[in-house]
Amino acid sequence: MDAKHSSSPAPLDGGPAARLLAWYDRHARDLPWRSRPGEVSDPYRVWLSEVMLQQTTVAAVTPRFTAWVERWPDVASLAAAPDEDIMAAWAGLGYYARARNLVKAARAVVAEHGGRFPTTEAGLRALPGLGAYTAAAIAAIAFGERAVVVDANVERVVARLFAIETPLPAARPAIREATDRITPDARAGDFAQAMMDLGSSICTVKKPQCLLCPIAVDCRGRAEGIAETLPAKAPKKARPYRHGTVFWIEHKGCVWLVRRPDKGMLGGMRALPTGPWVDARPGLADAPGQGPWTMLNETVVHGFTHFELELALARTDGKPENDSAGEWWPIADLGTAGLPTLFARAADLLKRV
DNA sequence: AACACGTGGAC
DNA sequence: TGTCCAAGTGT
Repeated sequence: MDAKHSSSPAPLDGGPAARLLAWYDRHARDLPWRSRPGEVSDPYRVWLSEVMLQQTTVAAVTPRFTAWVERWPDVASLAAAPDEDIMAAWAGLGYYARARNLVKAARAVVAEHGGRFPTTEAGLRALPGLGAYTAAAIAAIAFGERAVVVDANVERVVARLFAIETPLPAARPAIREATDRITPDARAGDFAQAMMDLGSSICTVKKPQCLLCPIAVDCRGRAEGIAETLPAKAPKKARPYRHGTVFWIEHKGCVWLVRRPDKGMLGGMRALPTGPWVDARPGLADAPGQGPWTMLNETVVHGFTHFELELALARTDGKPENDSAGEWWPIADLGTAGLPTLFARAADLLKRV
């Protein structure tokens, strides 16, 4: 081959990709969405797991994934399910836009792709909720495409491997380019999963286990003694504090639940009524009824990604004053309502009063 | 580009 | 105890 047109050739020993794949062959985690060796991956299961795993730990996802595929074993059954069933099934997993986009994507696959997932990275990228990472991951894992898969694990491993000292997010283009250079033509899906397994078990944020690392020999960060400090990150902003009041309206063993608007926090989820979340304690302003309200002594404090919320708790007997959309839910069955964790915790305090 | 968007576990 | 962080995406 003309050297002028050859991309940087693989090292004679196969380079880090070969070492990593050999390690993966012996140490890959057995996870319910992974195919057995020699079996074809089910794109539906790969897609579902990848979406569930966005910003969410394997430990949190595993039981939810298993229950989900038992209830909806394929994309057609999911596409046919009512929105509220899907949203309730997602309750507690967080980042509820993922569930809203999951429904849209399932229905798009059925309506526009004959019930089969697009098989290319570009085709997958066009589905709701599939960004650069997830589209590449599914293309590689489910369809064997050579896609460059970069998640937070890969960012960390690659920043260390190449001793990239630029802080995130500015380092992203360089990290992606370096990942491209070491991604093999064959087994790109295994390579991606191997990088993520390595990042979660050995090349960890704190105290990386370099003595166990199959590519320590390739690692410039280790050679320079700076591996654990990488990747550098831009400092983050302080989290503001906000206040709100949540309202418990009880009538004949039922409690009044509303559905939150699709946009914004906890969008589309069933919830207890609550006024706006603001800088100062709102008390009974924006109460959905004239009461009389009883305030509980306890409050619920809940940390979100970008602010912390303290919720006062108010309760009353009778009907809501306005006829805003909602439903009476049996208090004994509150566990099936699919409340986000914040409201589930508030309800636990309110239902015992 | 920077911010909105959940939750629970680890230290 | 408070901080950091996890298989990111949409705007």
